[in-house]
Amino acid sequence: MQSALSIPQAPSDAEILESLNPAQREAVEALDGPVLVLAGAGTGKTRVLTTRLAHILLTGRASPFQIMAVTFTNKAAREMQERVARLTGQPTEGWFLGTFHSIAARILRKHAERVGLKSTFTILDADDQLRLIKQILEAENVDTKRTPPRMVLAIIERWKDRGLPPEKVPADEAAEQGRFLKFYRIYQDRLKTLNAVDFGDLLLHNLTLLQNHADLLQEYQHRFRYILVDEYQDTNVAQYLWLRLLMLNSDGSARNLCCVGDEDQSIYGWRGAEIGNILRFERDFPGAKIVRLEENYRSTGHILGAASGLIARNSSRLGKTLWTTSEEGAPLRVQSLWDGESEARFVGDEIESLQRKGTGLSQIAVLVRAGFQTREFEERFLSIGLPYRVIGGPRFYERQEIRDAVAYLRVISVPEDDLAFERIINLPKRGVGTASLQLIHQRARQDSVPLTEALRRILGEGGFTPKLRTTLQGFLMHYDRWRARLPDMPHTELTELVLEESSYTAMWQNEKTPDAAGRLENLKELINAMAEFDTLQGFLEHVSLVMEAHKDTGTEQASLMTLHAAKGLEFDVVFLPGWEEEIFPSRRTLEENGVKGLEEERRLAYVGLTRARKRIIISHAANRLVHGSWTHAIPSRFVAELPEKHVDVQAEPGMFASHHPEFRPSRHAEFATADFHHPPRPQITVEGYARVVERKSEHRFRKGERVFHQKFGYGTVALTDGDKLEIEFDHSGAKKVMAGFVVPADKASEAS
DNA sequence: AGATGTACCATTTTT
DNA sequence: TGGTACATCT
Repeated sequence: MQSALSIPQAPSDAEILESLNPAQREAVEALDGPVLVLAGAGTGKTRVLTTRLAHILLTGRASPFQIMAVTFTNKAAREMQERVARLTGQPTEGWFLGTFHSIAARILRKHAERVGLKSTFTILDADDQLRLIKQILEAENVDTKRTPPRMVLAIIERWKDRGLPPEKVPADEAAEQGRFLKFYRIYQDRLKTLNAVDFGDLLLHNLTLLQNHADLLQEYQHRFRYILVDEYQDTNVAQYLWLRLLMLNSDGSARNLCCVGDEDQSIYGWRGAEIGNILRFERDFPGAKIVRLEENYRSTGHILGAASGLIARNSSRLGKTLWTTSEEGAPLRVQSLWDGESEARFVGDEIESLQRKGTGLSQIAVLVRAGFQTREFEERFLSIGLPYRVIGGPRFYERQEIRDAVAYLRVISVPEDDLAFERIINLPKRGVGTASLQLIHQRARQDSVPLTEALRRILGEGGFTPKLRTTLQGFLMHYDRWRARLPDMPHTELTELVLEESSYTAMWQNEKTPDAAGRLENLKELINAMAEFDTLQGFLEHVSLVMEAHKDTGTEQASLMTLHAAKGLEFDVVFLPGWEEEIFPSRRTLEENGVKGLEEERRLAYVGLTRARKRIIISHAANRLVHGSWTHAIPSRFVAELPEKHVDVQAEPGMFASHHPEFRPSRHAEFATADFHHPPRPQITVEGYARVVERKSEHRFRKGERVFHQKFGYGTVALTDGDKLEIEFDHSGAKKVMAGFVVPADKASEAS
């Protein structure tokens, strides 16, 4: 069958291989036995993986259905599918190319009954999981203040990530196990009765299938002759065990597993990714060949040098030496600023100036450590009218209106879907409160029937108050009609009908909030997306695994996102603001995970740096409004870790003005702002930073003392706590300030 | 059942 | 500071 797309003539095997560099070629051609491709940033690892897949097919070593190619995100899966289709000239439908979860789900559907599920099982998302756990905790009379559902969910997920029954958790977690094992068991029981699985279960059940059923293990070991894994450094233990089962023979020899990854880009440890998997590859898969891709095609020499110098400080790595033949480019610029506001202004101004010089906005990105940091930039960009987009907000499927609509469809297609029923029974408001819902729940438990049936029975016996009774009877009538239409009506039309008749659309139309219109748009978009599926079942099956919003606004926009969201992307110019201790590296990570955490943060810095093709502008602010109070911030240790020869440090005039003799800025630094052609360049070296950072005030301030601050002016000390002062400023109100940043009022002239 | 008030808290996030 | 989850009022 020809695909609708016109696919150019497939290039010959030789042609594909020719365009690769020697290392890439080696990785593509090493077809027998396990291979680990250690690929640095910007070395063309995805290219290698897809070419390898095409090579296997074109040399006739395996048919498409004997290959499994796994990625972590749907986006990566789609890209791989497109490339493979292009290289082989065949559409990839039905192939085992996809995310870990989508492939696991597909296999599980086939053998669901072996783990006590029906093949129509639903996949719960985080929202459903949380609601379920909350119900369980409440039923068990647990104080949800002290034991929040989120925490219980996090622990359950951690156990599942490890791919072991929770009974076997390490001894040092025994206390946790004692406290939560009970909830885990109830949760799993509930999932079973709901005929549902969570994301972790998709893999866990697959492990059970292969471990407990020799025939299936044999079947799949035989079936998958080649497995290719992208971003191997992000695999968790469950995924690792699954790959092992499929690719390790009973005699301990390993088959054709090819993993591509970069240990220096492992930034998902906090959600279960086990960097040890990639570090241990050689031991896990005997006879493994390691191929290093070290020629970088993305960045300039300075950028690569800075990134390499930084990451070299990590100890948990296999080590790669990236090199490039591209030019040196400009050194990294490190800019010190007074506060968050001036940082945002600085970034905005720089972007505008880049734009004037011809850099397209789509080639500029601002990467921050945490989501809340985007706000400052958004405000600034809005006020200067700079087009921007924030990447990584709530995704399409996670939006409230989409989840609501999907819940309607879920109950209609599967009346047993209690979670979906609960979501929509009072949406739009039908006057069903906690009390009425409780009543339905009670009846359902008592008769062991789903909530829809319980509702029907109560209504049949004349339950509920008269008013509620009428509305619910109306609802049930609609519901039965929708269900009756299910077989014959096209699912897109049915969806429109349901949204209309349930008054769900009317609910948003009557809402006057500014985003209501957007929500209605999204609902239309949902119906468009549904059109791509043949049946409602088909759509629902995929929705929890692959739904994404397609966002293609025609205008050029600068990108604003977290460092995590930036992985895999590249831009000409990258801004890295907020390089301050406590923010980046994040204080919490350091507190919770010590050196391991620090190394992951450093990898995050490395990911950020290696996103840039041509220029990097790092900045940090000395003062920041955090949670409503002013906090003093010192430059990130990562700034000092960048090799000096690759950076160019600049500070805002007056930045280090202080009564401390060592850091009194030279006069020209203070006054040079006026000189447009020779920007100020205070003589502060990177080493100098460390000392700036450690600078302490030699003056002990006292309550009631008059002080002067560079930005806030004169004030009176209200509270002292070691080096931290709370000052009541004459004009700017109360602020928390580090002692090093104020001087006694009588010395103010000397400092400024 | 819905509106209003208040205490509390505050990374990263895919599937 | 700003959002949210829960308690209390109407």
